[in-house]
Amino acid sequence: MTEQTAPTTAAGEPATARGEQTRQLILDTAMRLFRERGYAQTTMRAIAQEAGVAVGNAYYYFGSKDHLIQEFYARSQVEHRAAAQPVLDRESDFAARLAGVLHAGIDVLTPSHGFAASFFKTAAEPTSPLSPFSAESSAPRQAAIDLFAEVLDGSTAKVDAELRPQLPELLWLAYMGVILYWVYDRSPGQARTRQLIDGAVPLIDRLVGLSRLRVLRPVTRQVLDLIRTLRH
Amino acid sequence: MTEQTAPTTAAGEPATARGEQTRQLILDTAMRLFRERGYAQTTMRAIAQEAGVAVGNAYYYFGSKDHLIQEFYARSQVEHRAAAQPVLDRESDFAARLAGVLHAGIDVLTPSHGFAASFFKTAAEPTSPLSPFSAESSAPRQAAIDLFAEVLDGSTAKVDAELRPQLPELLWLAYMGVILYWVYDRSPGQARTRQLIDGAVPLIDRLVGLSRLRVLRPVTRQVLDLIRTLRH
DNA sequence: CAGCGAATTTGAACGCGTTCAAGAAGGAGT
DNA sequence: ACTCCTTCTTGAACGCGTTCAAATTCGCTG
Repeated sequence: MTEQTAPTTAAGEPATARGEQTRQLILDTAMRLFRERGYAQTTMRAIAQEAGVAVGNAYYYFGSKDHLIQEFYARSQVEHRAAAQPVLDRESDFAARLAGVLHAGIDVLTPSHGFAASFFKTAAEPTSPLSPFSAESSAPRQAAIDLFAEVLDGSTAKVDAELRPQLPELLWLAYMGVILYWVYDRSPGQARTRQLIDGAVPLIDRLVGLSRLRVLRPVTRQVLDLIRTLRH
Repeated sequence: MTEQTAPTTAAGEPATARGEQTRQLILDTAMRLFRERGYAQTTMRAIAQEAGVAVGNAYYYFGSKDHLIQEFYARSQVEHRAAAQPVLDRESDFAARLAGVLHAGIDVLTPSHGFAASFFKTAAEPTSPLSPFSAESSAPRQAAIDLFAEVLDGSTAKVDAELRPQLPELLWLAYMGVILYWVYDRSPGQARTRQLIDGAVPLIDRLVGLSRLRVLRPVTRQVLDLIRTLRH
């Protein structure tokens, strides 16, 4: 969306093969240490030392420690998309597709649960470019919303005509809710989150079906109006 | 809930009048500076200097900079309760009571919107005692839930018998959602948040009314079952 | 191959939140 | 008045994320 705005070399965008290599080295090292020690316990000095570069060099490629996380976002999104593919190929039932995609998302995140919980605070800051709602995250966000559009499009579900165009974004919002719950989930293996998905999906399925019901038309419209009002 | 567990003087609980005075002085200074400069821009050194004490003294009363925020929570909750009183006295309609209480909450928070947005990240961290879901916050949280119980009890609304006992907590959750939106709200005077409240309240009112409808009974039950499952 | 300029790399230095050993203040008992 | 003990207060010191002027590397041009 904003690819054209910055003709100059942006921070973090290496111009040479050497730079690209260093960048990847730092990134891989950081991800490994984050997983091993957690986010807060991993210092920039440690990342630099393990990667065999100077501290300042890491800052040449990543504006801050937090920016390393944005990379984590992007990677996770790509992995999520890949992990969801089999389900999208196999299933045609809306509920099954949705459940599969949600579970795939959690599958991908599970190895990072420890450090995800601690970096979550950074992502939650509204002013931070790391917020999933921020302009800087719009690319991965749109990719995620597109994934839910696929969930819907490839399904046999009958959806209220007015609701349909808004539904992918609503499903993405629900997914954000699942992640929020997951981050707080202390149950072994985050089993509760799995229960949440398995419990919420039939519910969503049912509500989507009911949206075409005469009694609920006004409610559906009211919801959609509100959403439209609140979007910028 | 945990008053009896710690017979020794907990950090931050002054035992003498002198201590209490110093504590209040530091707290007032901190709140003033937070509002004037924002959270991140207010250093502990600045707080100490303005309050005329040593840095370490602030840490004698408040375990960390973040802990100063927990005090802000407690103060806000008390203010919210007070600001909601007139509405609770005046109105008997459920929707009016709910809207009034939600608006009162935002009224109280409005002067702190600037720094609230920046400290929100801290509150969002699951492992932090500052999280609204944490055990340490259970007292203010329960007080807030009780407020929504009052909203319901004092109203003429007819509510599904199964839903009723769960509803106050659900309303509190909705309030958390409103605050989440408010924190991200960049519109002048956070006007959007007001629209959200005015739009969402009739919707909630309607849904609560519909919960007694035969068609929706299964859905209602499904929702409540899910919630019960997910609560610890 | 010498020289140039952009891209990359360095590490000392800064300001921050936080810690802690040491001391000061205050009150109770003798 | 002296002692003892708890409570409170101090400020230097530590490790962290981050900055930046200077040095280095590297591909290219004449």
